Amino acid sequence: MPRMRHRRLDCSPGCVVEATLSLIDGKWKGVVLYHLLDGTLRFNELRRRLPNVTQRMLTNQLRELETDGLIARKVYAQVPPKVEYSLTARGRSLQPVMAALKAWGDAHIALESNPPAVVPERPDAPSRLLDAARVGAV
Amino acid sequence: MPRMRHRRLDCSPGCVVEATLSLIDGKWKGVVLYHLLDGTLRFNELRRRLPNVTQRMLTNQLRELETDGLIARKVYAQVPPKVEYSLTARGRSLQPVMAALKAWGDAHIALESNPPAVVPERPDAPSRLLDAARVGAV
DNA sequence: CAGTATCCTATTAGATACTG
DNA sequence: CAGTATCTAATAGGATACTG
Repeated sequence: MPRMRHRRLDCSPGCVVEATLSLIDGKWKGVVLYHLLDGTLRFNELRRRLPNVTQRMLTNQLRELETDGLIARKVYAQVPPKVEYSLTARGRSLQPVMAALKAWGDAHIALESNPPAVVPERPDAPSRLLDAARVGAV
Repeated sequence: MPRMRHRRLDCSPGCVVEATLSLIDGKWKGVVLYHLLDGTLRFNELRRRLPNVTQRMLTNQLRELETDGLIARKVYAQVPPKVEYSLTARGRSLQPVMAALKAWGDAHIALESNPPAVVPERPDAPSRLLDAARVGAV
């Protein structure tokens, strides 16, 4: 596994919490991991699900997640290129953490600005409609 | 409750995860919350438990946590001043999140660099010696 | 004791343009 | 399609000095 890159450690017992956080902070990693919990996604599929992230940022975040051993990057040697991202076992093991974060958010965050009309939540509920509606297809 | 200040939202379902993360990111909040789970602490007690945080940063982080309604700040009108920080109900409700983060870290992070030789952990163990050594008494 | 105030640096993130 | 490269703006974080 490549060089891990978590935050400078403190290190009291709470340090472990910090170190774990450092792997999933950075503005987009949480969402990326969250979406990959649904399954493998290609670069632009991810992009479509994160309408506000720039290409550069998404690439960066993916690279860091990869460095941290949380996601796997599979490149298909073909034209046009195809790159798939998926969780590693280590990445999937974060599922309880993500679940805890999501549960807390659902219970405690008003989501005042953005109406939660979205909430597909079920893994089998295809949110493709959303995507289509938002980007007007590709 | 004062103006909430979480990260700019996205907002897909994973957004809730992001929003929750945004409340506990920022390099020291995790540890602060973690320590406050043990009970109320005064400003300098917290400082002693976070040997690497600057006064300014600790103040900032505490203010943000307060703004987000996660901790309460109680000022005693006396000289010398005394300020106590404790978790609010909302803050305590983060306990499962912290637990999940800690559990993951314990299971997956080597803690390669820093030996956990420190671990005073017990609230009654005075680490005053540390302070004395560092600042040459007050 | 528990902060503020300043100043300064480093890290993050965004926009935009280009490419194998 | 899935990126790089470059440049710049914003933010986070640190050092130091001062204060009610």
